[in-house]
Amino acid sequence: METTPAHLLPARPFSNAAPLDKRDWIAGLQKGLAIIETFDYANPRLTAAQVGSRTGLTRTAARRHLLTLTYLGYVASDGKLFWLTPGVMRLGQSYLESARLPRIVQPFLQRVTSGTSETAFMSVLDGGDIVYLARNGSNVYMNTGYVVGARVQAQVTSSGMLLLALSDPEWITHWLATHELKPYTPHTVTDTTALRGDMARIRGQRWCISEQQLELDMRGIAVPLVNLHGDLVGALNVTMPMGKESAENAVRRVLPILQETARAMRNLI
Amino acid sequence: METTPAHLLPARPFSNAAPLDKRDWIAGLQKGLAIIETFDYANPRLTAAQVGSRTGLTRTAARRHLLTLTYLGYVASDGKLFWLTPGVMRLGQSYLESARLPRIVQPFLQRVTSGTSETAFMSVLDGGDIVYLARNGSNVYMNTGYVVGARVQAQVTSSGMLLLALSDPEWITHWLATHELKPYTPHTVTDTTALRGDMARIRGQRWCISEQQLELDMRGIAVPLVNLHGDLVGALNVTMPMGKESAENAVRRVLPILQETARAMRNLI
DNA sequence: CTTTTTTGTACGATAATCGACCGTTACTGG
DNA sequence: CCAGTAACGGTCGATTATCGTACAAAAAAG
Repeated sequence: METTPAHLLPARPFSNAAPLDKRDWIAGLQKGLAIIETFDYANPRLTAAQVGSRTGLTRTAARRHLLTLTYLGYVASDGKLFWLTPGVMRLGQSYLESARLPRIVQPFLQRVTSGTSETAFMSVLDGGDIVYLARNGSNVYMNTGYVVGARVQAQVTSSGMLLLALSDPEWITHWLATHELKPYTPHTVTDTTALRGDMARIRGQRWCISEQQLELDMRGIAVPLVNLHGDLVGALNVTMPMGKESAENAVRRVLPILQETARAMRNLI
Repeated sequence: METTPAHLLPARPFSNAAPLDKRDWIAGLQKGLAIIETFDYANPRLTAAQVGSRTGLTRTAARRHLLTLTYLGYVASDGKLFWLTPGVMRLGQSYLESARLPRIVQPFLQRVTSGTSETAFMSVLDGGDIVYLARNGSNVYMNTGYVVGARVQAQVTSSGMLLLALSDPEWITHWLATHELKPYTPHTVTDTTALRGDMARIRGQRWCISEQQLELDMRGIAVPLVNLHGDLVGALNVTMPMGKESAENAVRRVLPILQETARAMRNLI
């Protein structure tokens, strides 16, 4: 019997970890986390049966996990429908509190913001997504979804393309082979070969500009964050409306500031 | 045998849920979530044994749960130490995506921000803490920790005091009895009787001003968010440096805007 | 009101989880 | 430098926590 249906596993196509010994596998934990992640925009409130069918669990198993989550305060229920509570945000906060990077970058982002008058972000790659860990700047131009913790497919952001380009080539190949390149705008690059070419160039110059890949009329410019050992720990970027400014001009204006800030951070990260 | 040591349970003193039937209790899930929450600022990287002693598990049990979390991408490890990855932020994002409130308030926060020139927040109460679900405004004056998802003890914020004051009286009594009132500043109210008096007044006027309770020279003003059924769903507030402006002036300037915005939101929440 | 679907609960079967144990590795103090 | 100590990863039989089927009750549909 298959105890762990494949479709139940959170998508983590780049996990190079060896398949875990059954003895070291806590099934209930994996199922519960899958249940938390099964709630989304289209499915904010679900019955136990719906959760079961979405996660590959039986109705009774889903119900037991949901009741446990409810007792712990991560889920609420009217007895029939279940939904997530703000309590689940404690989990993400544990990361933000414990990780070094999100706590120390804020003053550097402020430096970028005041030097460029654009919104600045720090992000890392996680399973093919860009995760924003810190942000500084105005809310005016930006679609409001890009708060700390937000995720976007890597290839449609400047930081994401940069971090992909600087990743292990074998990994990139695997990633390209397994990911659907969704066209967010008419300008989104969805051709694998074109993407590979872009990456090669980006890897050479060690910075990245990305225009209208995720949103129309928006441009991002990113540089890598490297520590003193040379480890790539994340990316620093600004996002701006394209307006009438040329790409060349924007690069000339913000790239030096990004690079200088990244250099200043080197011995702190 | 005690299968679930009390100190392992996440602090959730207001859980009025009946103790769960053992048959509906998934131990592994509860333990894994406790492990995620055991990482914090002071303990960003832990060995399996340390995780065990902090959560009340044996070293081997903690290790099994950590290996499961590692395989799922929520935790990383060098073979000895374990630490959280940005992957845990997917859990909190599930809430932000699935919940209605955080998605619709942004334009209303912008209205508050442009009307008052102060930073605006929307927050809810969760287990005695205020959780910020949306934010709009400048990063200049604010301590940078108050991003979406951040938590603060309720009684030291304007939103928190307001939501406490409008809560069930019995619940308040229980909360006061079980919570340590930490003095964040020399002005923080730590006396239960004084706090009760404040709450009574706040309950009557249905708005709250809070000064220098969490940070020196900072002031917050909050109003409740109520839907058409009269249910209290959260709070709207602004935070500002006190500067030279009197409390009376600040209230006169921002309270009408907060109240009008809350009223405009009533039929959408 | 009857039929159909969905839900809560019970319980025996089973495999998931446990922790004592062992061999190994990393410190540490003399 | 090395012996002593502490902490580590991993194994395995025992145990019990978890599973899913079955059934009754409740809700929804007709």
